[in-house]
Amino acid sequence: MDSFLEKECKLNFFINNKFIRKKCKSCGAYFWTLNHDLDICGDKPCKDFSFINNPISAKKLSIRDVREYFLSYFEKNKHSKLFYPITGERFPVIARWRSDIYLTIASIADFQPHITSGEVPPPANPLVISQPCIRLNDLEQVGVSGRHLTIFEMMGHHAFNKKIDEIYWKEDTVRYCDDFFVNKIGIERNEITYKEQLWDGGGNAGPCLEVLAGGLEIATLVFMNLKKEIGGNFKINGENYTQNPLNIVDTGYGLERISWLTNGTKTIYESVFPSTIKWLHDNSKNNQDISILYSLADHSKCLAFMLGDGIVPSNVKAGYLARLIIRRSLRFIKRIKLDATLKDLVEIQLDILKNDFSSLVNGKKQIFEILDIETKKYSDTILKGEFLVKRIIKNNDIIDSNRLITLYDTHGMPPDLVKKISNSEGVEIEIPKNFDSMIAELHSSEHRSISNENIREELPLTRKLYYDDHYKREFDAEVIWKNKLNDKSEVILDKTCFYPEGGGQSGDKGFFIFKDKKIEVKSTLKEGETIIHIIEGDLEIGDKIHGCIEWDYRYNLMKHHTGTHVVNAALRKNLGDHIWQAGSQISAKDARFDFAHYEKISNDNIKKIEKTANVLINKGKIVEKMVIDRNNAEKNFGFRLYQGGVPPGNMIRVINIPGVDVEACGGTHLNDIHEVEQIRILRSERIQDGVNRITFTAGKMVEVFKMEEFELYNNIIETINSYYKIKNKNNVTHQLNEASKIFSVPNNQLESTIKRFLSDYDDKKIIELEDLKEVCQYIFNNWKEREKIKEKKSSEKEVLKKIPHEIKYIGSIEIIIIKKISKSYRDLIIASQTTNEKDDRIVIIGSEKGITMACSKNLVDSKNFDCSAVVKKSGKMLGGGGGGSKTLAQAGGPKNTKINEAIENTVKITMKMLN
RNA sequence: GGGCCGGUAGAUCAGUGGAAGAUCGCCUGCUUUGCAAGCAGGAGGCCAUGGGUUCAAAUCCCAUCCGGUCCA
Repeated sequence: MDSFLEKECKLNFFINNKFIRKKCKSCGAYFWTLNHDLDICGDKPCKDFSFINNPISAKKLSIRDVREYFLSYFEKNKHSKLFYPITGERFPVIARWRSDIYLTIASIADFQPHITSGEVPPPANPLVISQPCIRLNDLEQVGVSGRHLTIFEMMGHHAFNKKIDEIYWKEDTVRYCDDFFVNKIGIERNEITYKEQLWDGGGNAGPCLEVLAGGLEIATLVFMNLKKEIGGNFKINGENYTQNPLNIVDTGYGLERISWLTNGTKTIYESVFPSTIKWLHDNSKNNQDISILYSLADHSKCLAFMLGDGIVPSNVKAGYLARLIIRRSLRFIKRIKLDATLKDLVEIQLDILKNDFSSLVNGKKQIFEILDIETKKYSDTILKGEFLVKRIIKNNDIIDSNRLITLYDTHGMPPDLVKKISNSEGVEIEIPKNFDSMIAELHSSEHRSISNENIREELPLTRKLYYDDHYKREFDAEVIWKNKLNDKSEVILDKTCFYPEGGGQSGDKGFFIFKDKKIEVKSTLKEGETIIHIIEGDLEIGDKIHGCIEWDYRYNLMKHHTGTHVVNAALRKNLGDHIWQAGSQISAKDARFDFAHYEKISNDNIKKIEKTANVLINKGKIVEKMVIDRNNAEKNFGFRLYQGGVPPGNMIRVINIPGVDVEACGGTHLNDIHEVEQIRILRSERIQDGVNRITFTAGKMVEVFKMEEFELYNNIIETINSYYKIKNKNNVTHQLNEASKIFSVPNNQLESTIKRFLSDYDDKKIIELEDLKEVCQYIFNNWKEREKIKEKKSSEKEVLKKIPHEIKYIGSIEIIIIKKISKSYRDLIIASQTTNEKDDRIVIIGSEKGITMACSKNLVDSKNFDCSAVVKKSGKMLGGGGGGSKTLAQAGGPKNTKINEAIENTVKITMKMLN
């Protein structure tokens, strides 16, 4: 390995400039230096920082200076800057173009996976970028270590070489690096060492040089030329690698670190956030713990980027990471008794950032709303948790580590807060030192196995005619593969118009015509690039068929799919640019669209969104369908393209409705949004915190839906017809929704619910009311009153006087027998009331349901009497069972004709027990 | 995407299979010219929805809806 690195890193640059290769006596790594006396590599922990209070450069540079120096230096040396709509010269901090990570963690992350794999050409070559990155893996170190940040800029000059020297490779990379640090930043060349290392990550690997100065790693120069592959002939860290099709220069220069080095402040934070730290210090009442001020300065900048780039806090995905930072910040704010809100703090950061990152402030209004909501939410959670902790203490329960874990994991209560609360209640508790790892342990076993789609190998490919013309509905084709299932078959054709289920759009139906016979196509699926038709019956390979898709069905799908893009646009127009698709399901009947948004959508907004969508549709706009290369698509339309996930490959399908919406999308679409006809939003719901769903219907289906709704309404009217009349039959949707709310049931349960509430209603008078809402309110109130009367009736204390009963005596013990009680009395209540009044009393009651019996408590004590035991036996006579407490028990069963017998028997057993 | 927890009076919550409760708030009366007052009485519940188990379900089981929380 050493020899491998030696060979890889022995550069002419080092030789010609009199660098020598030495071995670090501390860590054993090899490094290049001009300083012949140096025997340690210059990295932590082998060397301490030497630049603190003693900057090793000629001038002090702000982060803005460093960024400017870097970009202009490499631009001058023929590197191109990138430009994207919205974010400008950078990628967003949320990695929209990737499905394997949520946040942009390095400048090379911008070009993974498609460009690094060679599948997509680089957007420019060579190129230079300063990429804001977020890393949360060392969160606890931030503010504490003096050098960790959650948000930092990684500056990089990247070259992608098909042949080693196509652009440039190691020699030029190191030469640029040296020139930049020595001549631009002003670090003496003999202060810089280059440490040899192996780099691996994300399936790639290669040799690298760590650039060190003053004990600080200020850049890493990676020569990525290997990729992980089974049986590859390079072995690194136990993994096999082979040559990558590209030789990639992946450099990462730590912008903040370079600035720090030139300033020589005690920590990196003073170089990066000088004004914010001062402000925090001046505005907090408890500013002793300076590490908290550092953390807050960092976290608030991190939030400015996260929220400014459109992350919506949530309990899932990237949204959760935003919430994590928000909650940490809120805790810190409380700890230092800051005289301002998190919103104020983020506003300060936005003010600082707006000159260099102007897009961050576009959604200022939404950012502030989000922070208000999140602040409120967290204080609610903490308040609840506080209550919980106090109750545990009040109940004299012990708060052990299990309790602490539950409090944190299910109730969001951080353990230090639990400790604080219990201390103030006078209870000492201990937080286990390994608390964090205990939490990690709790979640470690949950990794689910990914459902491995067993793609059948070697299926023939299908030509997709629907992309030639989205409106094509008939075609001729030949069967090239078949698989017989029971009464159905799977069939693959050489070409087809049938769109397979995918991208949220349902698969087409229709039929084939073969030898004048009609064969039904039930559904269409996709496996890889192959389209499988599920047909009724059978066909043979070589059969030539004529295919027809069910046009009405498909046309509805197209209306709903294009409609979805319009609704997406309408949402963005009304709610803000943070609206981002989180999933969609398109059927012929309706469409579901899930998207990120931080609050429930009000009815007013729903109406506005529906209106916006319909205005767009009425105006009409051509729908451009294009297949273009990824770089052009991203350059022209930005990452907003990747609403429904990231498509593979270099050429991607783009659906552009100019000025309205543009998405990478593989569905079938209309030629003009005018054809959608109309959109009707059926409902909106919150499917997760931070994720909302809108269900809508389009085109003719709107009418169909209206009819269904009308039918439901009329059925309900018929149900209530003999009791109630309705005056106002307009706005059926509204009436149904309001009625559903009264009974808190979904619309489709409304009819049966109303029936249930009317079941024992027998007023003959017909009442006329305004609308269904009023009727339902009336029905509900009326039912409540009837329930109350029932209760009153049965709680009358003199009830025994009204009900026929007989009394038997055993000594002083009174046995009251009620053979049949009417429905309007409640046997249980009567039973308990009669026995509670007088000692030495037993009550046995027969009802429709069975037998209820009760006894005075003194009989349990003196005679060891047990109602439950008695009743169990009598229940068996009824074909059922019974039980209860010693003083109150019930029995019943299906054979209720035998009730009299059972009562007699119960009396007998009772008397026997008392003797 | 996964795990855990919850849905009971206007609010906060008790209630682990046998009469739906507490505290605060609300209403009425009394007491008191004392500030977050005292006493007495009262109103207010489809115990989220649907199904199942059981003689009997707020309570147990399943599904749905709604909310909270942690992790990737």
